[in-house]
Amino acid sequence: MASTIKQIAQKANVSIATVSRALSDNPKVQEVTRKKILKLAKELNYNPNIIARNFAKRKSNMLGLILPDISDEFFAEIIHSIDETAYEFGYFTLVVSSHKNRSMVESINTMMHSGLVGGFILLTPFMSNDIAHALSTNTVPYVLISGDSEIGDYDVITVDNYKSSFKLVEHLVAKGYKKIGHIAGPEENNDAFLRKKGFADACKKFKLEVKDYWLAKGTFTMASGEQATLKMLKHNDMPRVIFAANDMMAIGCCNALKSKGIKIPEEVAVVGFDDIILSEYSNPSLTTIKVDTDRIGNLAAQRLIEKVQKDVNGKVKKVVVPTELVTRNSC
Amino acid sequence: MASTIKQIAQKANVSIATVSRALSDNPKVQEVTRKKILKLAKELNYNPNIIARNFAKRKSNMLGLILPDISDEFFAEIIHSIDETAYEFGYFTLVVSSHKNRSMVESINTMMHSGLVGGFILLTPFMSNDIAHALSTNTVPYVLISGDSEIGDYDVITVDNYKSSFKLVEHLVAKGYKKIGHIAGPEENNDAFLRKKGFADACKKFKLEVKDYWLAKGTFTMASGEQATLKMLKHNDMPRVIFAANDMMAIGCCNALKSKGIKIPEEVAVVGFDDIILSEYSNPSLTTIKVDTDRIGNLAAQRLIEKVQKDVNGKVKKVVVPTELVTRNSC
DNA sequence: AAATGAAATGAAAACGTTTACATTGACGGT
DNA sequence: ACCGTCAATGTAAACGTTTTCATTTCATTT
Repeated sequence: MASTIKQIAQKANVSIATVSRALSDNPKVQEVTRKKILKLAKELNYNPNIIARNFAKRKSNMLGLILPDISDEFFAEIIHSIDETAYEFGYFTLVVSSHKNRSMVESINTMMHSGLVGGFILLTPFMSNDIAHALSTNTVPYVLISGDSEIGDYDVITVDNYKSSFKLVEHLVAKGYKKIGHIAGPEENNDAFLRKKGFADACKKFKLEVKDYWLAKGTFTMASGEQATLKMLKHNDMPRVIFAANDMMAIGCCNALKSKGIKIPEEVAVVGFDDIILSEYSNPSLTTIKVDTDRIGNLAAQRLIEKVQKDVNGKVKKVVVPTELVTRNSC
Repeated sequence: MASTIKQIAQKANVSIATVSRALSDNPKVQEVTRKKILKLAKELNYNPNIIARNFAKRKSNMLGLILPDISDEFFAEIIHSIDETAYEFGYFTLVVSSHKNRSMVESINTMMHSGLVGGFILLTPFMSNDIAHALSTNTVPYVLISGDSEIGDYDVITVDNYKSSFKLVEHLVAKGYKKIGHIAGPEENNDAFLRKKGFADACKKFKLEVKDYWLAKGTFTMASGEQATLKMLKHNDMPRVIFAANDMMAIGCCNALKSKGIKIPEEVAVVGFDDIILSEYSNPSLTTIKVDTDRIGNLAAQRLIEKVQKDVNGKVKKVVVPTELVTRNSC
């Protein structure tokens, strides 16, 4: 069944070198012999052995994708878009999830040293010393998808967390809101950090007073958004609008408010970040920031392939992907 | 940087065969030489070249995963769980998404003939002639994740659509509902088909009358659920409860009902299927069927690895994963 | 007719590892 | 002392492809 170039060579009465050349569109082979070989290849149902090819070429046509130990809709889209671009350029996508048995550092080391992949994309919400150290080996090229483009001297594709957050506050101010609260995400999370900073800087710019109890900490989960809001409610002095650092917490926030009979957005408005599917259909539908996941995946893959193929000059490239404000009924 | 067994062999004054044996825990090597080699390997920062190894062994430690051209939360979980099991057994996961440029059949052919993977998992909502034909090559082992275990003589992991659907109706009957409508999914979709069949058979068993206009067709999207419901409403004779073949349509259904001022569940109740994240937080929260995605992924990977490693006897194995009824406020 | 050069092809090495088979040396039984 | 056995190690082939370098062929120029 599985035929090799050797068999084709025999049947065609040429050397394997010629077959190899004919099949790889090498111009140094006569049209007539190429035709003959191609015909035979089809007849013999030839399929190149990709492992052998990668081995011989001493390079891999696979790209690694290292995922953190969580799984949400975001990743499904990222994987899809990365694989789409990878395919376009003749690469396969090797997905490596982190989980209880495999740390991100272990994954990085595997990608760096196994020869399995030509390069990899690391999707990480934060940058630790461990990770930075593992990356410093620099054996194969890589690209980061992360919340902050300034985490170091890396090629990174990132959502424009800071500016989006800033603009969201501007939007709120434009709508007349003056008392704004914020539920932040996990401290070590880059996205969370920049969203908070964008919020804080915008408040400063507009000289908005932000009571300290309007600033809450969450963990990006719905439950944490709910808790943070309940805690805020105890002070009997609510902000006029709450900006949650992601939609999940925003929805938790809404739940808490509704449970106390507080009308959204009439009494307290709520806005989120991410534009997850849920946001459109939660009650009330969420005003939020839409992230172009597809574009992030495409860009990351493109950049990685660029690095894998040409020996790109040392300079790293940082791409900040803009977002879109989606206004709905929660504000 | 990247050292080879050859270099280790040189330094250790042994042959490369011995090094290879020592590194692969072959018992035919003296404890003392093994120690020496392992030490040197560490010193030289040796990492096996996995491509070379796969090539030499004439087998791959990669598993393919073919995904359809959609991306929802379901896939992120499936990928995660498959990769977890794969890792446990020393395999990598090669994800291949279908999209505008790459059909599922093309993906199957690649997996079958490239030598890249030792086997693959095909995640498909339906079985076409094209797909069946591509699978018939049977070059490497594969496992299906699909809605129907009886689509053919395949190893398949499947959700218990039929029984779950049947039980859901039983549950409704037990709660006193007698007039039940159904919004079905796409006709060619196996999950949709079996859910509809489970519904129909249960209705028959309980001798429930089902008006033909209580039977609607949808496409698994929220919008289609909404439309189907609006159409149903025109007859001015609504069922007491609507069973939508998935949660997305169920939510669309709720939206339609709410838009007409119909109270859920007091006037018309709604139930769904899947237990997507949204369901818990939609308004009202949805009664639905929870699918154990992790288990499906684990089982599929386990079975595939079994087939890849031992030459499993011809008999195919079909696993039907049970579900769980989740009762919430929509019914 | 000889020389030159280009185009097409072939021969063989190389990639890093595994593995079948061969070799060595030590030991125990006769 | 000889033979056989066994454990440890070595030798070399093999995997399928690419690629460098050498060779052949043939047309063109002198």
